[in-house]
Amino acid sequence: MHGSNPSSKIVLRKHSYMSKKSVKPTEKELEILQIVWEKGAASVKDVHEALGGEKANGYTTILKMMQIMHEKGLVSRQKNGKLHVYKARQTQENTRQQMVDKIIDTVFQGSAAQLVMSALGNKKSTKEELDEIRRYLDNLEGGES
Amino acid sequence: MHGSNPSSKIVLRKHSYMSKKSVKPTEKELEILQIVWEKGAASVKDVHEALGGEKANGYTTILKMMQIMHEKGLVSRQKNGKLHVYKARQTQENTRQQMVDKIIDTVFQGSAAQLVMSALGNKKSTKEELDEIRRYLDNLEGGES
DNA sequence: AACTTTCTACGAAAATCTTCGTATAAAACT
DNA sequence: AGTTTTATACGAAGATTTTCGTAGAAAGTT
Repeated sequence: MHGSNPSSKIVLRKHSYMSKKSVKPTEKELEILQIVWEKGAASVKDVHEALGGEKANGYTTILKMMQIMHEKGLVSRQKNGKLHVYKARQTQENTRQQMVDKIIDTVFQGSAAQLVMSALGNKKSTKEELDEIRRYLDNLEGGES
Repeated sequence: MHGSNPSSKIVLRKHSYMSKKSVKPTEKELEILQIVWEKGAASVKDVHEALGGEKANGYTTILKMMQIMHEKGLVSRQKNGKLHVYKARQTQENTRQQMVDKIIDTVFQGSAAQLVMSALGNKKSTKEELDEIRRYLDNLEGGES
């Protein structure tokens, strides 16, 4: 913690990037990841431009973020001449899954159904989408234990 | 920004808690809100205990957080003797909606259907839940424009 | 009344996240 | 070769979040 009190509680720090997997991207990191996923691979410049160029973020801001993301293991990096090309280390699907699981646990008391209904509640989905969901449900119930 | 350079870009700060509504709770604030929602109203002590007591968080940590949440307008407060009783100022439903909208926009490219399928993909839902969703879908398609 | 327990207020350290300025190096151009 | 352009590295300021220590008021105990 922060005091220098030697008798402080001993705390096993949660989520100490231990053994297991996937670091959770922050808000901004997620914006960057979106671009990288879209493009498959991207340089800092690509991302910077895709996010709206200099009027939106300084170039070195994006650069720094991507360097940090690399340190955190969110992206891999490959040098091409002096250029660095970044790739996401987790798929978009995985990250989505992760985020959905998290939100289900933390704000929907573990009920995916609740989340689903909340999601359909306002965001006007097209009939096509609703049908797709229906089919998806059919499939789910089909191959069940 | 941070330099004292007078020729810095002028930036209209995004999301400056302007006019409109609802402040977005942070991660920890959300944990606290869960408890407050569950209980309808709660003291710092209630929340502290519900979150696992002193081994999980210092009492004053929770206290401080709740004071801040009060400043931010996330919770209201009522004095009962020397005790403060807190209530959430937004319903759980509203907050859920907000978060779902956000995640749909930022990680599901605006497609609620995608989120739904991701949500159903892993979290094993019971047949009852799936049926409920089905009914929900029927209703949706029924009363449509 | 003195002591202990229960609570709130305040301030600030630590941790994390965001944003850049400055320094360099390599490549491209003249 | 000298200059400009394009990129990365580094360090650090600013902003926000999280975590507590310390102080002190109020209520409950002995």
